[in-house]
Amino acid sequence: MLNDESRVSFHTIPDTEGLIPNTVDINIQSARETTCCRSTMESPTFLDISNNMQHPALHDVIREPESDSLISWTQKHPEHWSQNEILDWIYFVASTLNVDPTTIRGEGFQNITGPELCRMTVEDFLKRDPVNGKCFYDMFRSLHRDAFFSGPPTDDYYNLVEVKQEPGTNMSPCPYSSALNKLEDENILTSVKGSDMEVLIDSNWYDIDLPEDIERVTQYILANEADYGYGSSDSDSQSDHYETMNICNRTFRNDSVGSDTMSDDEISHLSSSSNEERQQKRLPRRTGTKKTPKLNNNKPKKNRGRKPGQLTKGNHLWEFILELLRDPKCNPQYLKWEEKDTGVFRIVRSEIVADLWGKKKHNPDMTYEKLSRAMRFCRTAGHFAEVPKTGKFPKKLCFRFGAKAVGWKD
DNA sequence: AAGTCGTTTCCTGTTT
DNA sequence: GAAACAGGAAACGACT
Repeated sequence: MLNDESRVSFHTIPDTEGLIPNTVDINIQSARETTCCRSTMESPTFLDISNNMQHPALHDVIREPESDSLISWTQKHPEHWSQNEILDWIYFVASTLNVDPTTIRGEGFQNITGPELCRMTVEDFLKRDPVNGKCFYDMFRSLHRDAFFSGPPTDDYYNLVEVKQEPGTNMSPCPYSSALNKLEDENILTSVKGSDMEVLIDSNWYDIDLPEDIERVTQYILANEADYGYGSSDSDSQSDHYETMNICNRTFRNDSVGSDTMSDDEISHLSSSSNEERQQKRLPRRTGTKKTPKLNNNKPKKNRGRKPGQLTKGNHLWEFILELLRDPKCNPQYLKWEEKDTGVFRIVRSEIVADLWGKKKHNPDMTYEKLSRAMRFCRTAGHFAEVPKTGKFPKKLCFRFGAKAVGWKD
């Protein structure tokens, strides 16, 4: 079970050197943060620097939500940095410390791999950049020594805190108060909005409609905690998790399909069913494809399509993009108008926009690749349109609102 | 209950 | 070589 402190777990990938933390995920859901409405959490960064950091400037900048810290090197252990990420880091440090850009010998760091960087001595740094090498070395050692991985950015990381309780909504008395206390005791993060309650399991929110079901939910979650993959980003355990939570939703939701409720026996049968059985249920129904796509049979696919809680109504992609364009916190930082009159806009930080879309849809697996696919579908549907190929606009990351999109001219 | 919509996921191939 | 683009195919929840 999660303890009262933030729990951080490292995942490892096979490495010739041993076990090097590669990606991380978190469970920073402590009872302290559990309230009747989902409160703002402290902004965890992908890399956190401890208090004894020698260079407060970097400490501040990495913690600063509006900074450029959200670049890919922050998401990996330096052992796994690519050559570009090493350069990103070099220039990031340089700008952080106001190093005179003309003195930086970036080319000296061009062909280094992550493992090489980790092994480099101060002399190696100085050889590659006689002026700033020592400074880079110190910064890197501090980072290497003092950083620990925590979680992906929360809503308020982007300054876009989504408070689930509507302003003015009476937060108390809470209809679920005793159940909430119990969930708090178990460190399960909860949210209540009006008469709806959700629980956060492994970074996904799941609806619970009946207060009296909470006892069962709690017991079920605790009994199956291992299956939920707490502290694990393993895709198989995640898909197991989704499947289990689908069962949860069917079991505990008080929706119109009352007969869709499963008995305790069914639950215990399903939760104890073998991996093969569960995997079989997930097999894609790919039939009659024109092409014969190369399927990696070793990697079971996640269930495709939307997951529970990913509502469509009022949640359309083009509307969301428009919202971001209207939001000065996002425009021009993450995306901006190229030519407002014709509806042409450009995505500046694709990974952040994808992340924000993922948050909106309660889908932590969202990527720019998927977002852009959805945008291409929107283009087919008429919500977006082709960007004029006049050479006026960049060829990449540029989109345009289409005939079916309304309100963007306002 | 079936059909449709709006994605999401995965994929291959192409362009920048 | 990486990132972005393009689009086929299948899947799936929400909605009608």
